[in-house]
Amino acid sequence: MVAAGWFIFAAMGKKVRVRFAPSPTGGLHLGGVRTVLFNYLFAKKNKGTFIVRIEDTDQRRFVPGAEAYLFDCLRWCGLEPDESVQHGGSFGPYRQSERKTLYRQYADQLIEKGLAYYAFDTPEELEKMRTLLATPSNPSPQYDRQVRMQLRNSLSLSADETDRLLKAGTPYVIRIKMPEQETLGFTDLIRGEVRFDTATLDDKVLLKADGMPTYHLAVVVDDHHMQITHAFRGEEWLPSAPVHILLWQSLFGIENMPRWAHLPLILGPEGKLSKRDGAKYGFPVFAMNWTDPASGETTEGFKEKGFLPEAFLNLLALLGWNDGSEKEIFTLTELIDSFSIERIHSAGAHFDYEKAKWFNHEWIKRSPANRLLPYFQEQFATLSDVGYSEEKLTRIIELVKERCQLLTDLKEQAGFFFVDPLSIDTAAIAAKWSTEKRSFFEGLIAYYQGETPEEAAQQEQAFKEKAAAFQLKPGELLLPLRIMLVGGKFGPGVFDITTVLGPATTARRIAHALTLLP
RNA sequence: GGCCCGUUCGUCUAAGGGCUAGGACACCACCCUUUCACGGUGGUGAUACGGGUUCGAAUCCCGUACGGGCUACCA
Repeated sequence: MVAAGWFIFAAMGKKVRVRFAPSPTGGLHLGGVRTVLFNYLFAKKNKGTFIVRIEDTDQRRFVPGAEAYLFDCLRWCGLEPDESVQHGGSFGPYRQSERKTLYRQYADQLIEKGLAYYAFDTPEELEKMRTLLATPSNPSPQYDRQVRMQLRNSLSLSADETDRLLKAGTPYVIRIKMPEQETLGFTDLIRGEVRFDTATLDDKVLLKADGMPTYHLAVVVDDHHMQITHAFRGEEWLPSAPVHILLWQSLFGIENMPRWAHLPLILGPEGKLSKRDGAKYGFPVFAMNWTDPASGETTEGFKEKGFLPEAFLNLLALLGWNDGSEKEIFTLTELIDSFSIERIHSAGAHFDYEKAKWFNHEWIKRSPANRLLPYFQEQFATLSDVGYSEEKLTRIIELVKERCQLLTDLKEQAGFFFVDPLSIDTAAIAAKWSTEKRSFFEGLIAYYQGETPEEAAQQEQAFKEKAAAFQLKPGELLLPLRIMLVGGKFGPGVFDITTVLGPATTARRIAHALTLLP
């Protein structure tokens, strides 16, 4: 049935074209990346085109660097657009601010058709109207059919007066004239039939006083011009769908409207997940670190927190979608293979950071050492003078990766391979310390100062024999040795550690620890 | 307030009329391991409520409750 749906689109000969349309005003949110992912998966699955269009029609919200940052995030995720400001394409410009003149003509067309009108009300007048009309039972009055005739617009004013105001250069906006009573509906790819009654809707601004379109006009015009076939957007857009339906009807024909899919929201502990939630509960919300150029404040990203992009995409995909099986770990290719819109859940999903870390942990465990090597070298960049060979680094990675949920855990899990432990948990050793044990370890130092075999198994054998000679159980010596070498109760097998460290370092660390013990 | 969307373990979810309601994260216990982690076994834990429809409802319909979103010359 699913396949049949796609087959119909294919049969229609319409090449799938989808778009991600962010407004470059700051960090790229988790939910934003998921929207990108679903766009991308759908496009790739259908051999379609994935477009990124910059929705920068609000000049007051322009944030320097936000656009470049956005593309950096996509690059890190491995979700490269086919067409965009950075990737080119024949449907540009891909920045709405550069398409300004295009929108104007459609706004004019709408006025001619009677679906829109000029409104001269100043922001102050609107403010006044809202406070004046606000009542407990109607806390947010709308600019709608109820009040539009009492405000200053080309509907309430005479044609002459309107002309006069226009010629005088009076600032104005163009608003949609919401029909009196009409039922508007469409079939959402995720939630099915959705209906609205225009009587309850307001006259949204389509063209702002500065000549820029609002989202409503721009999205319709651009989706048409860029021949978008399927539009994925957050559920928060559902209430404005009727505005867009009206514009499609009037401008380009409802039959040409893209198929819409309103994605469920990603929720934090208190509603729609926000940057604040991240700060409050200690998890990242943005894909990559974002520094607000105005305040200088940096918000941590998943990348810097230590997430593998593969894991990031994987966990995002499984937030509101699954393939129907119990499979949870997916590569991008596998996601493309098994993705389908109808398996997207319609309910909002709470983001669970614990599960997010589990995904990352799984990916780290499954990643071959050479995949992890660059991150490893990054973590230990300042300690590179230790001069380990790549082979040895690979060995270390294999020893510690299952202990790392985040890439940043590498530092504490493997740090002791590079530098002597800063502190040693001598208390844990001292509890069961004895002069016999001291003698044993003195002997062990001598062993490591001599001709030590490189094999872990041989070292362990020697260790046990020596313990027997001292009439000590290997068990009660192993933990102290570990602590002497790494500082605490953690890390890979003891003799895996000694073989990586080498006899000299091993002997030195034991000797140093002995100076701290009675 | 109005409009729209939603509601299965704490969280992500499976089960699209017939079940002991399955899995994963987290949590707990045990095993493995003389560290930590990995791994293994088991456990606690859910169909919001009320009506229908039906031989039979988590599944279909209605209502209620609850949650979320929107209600800007922001997207």
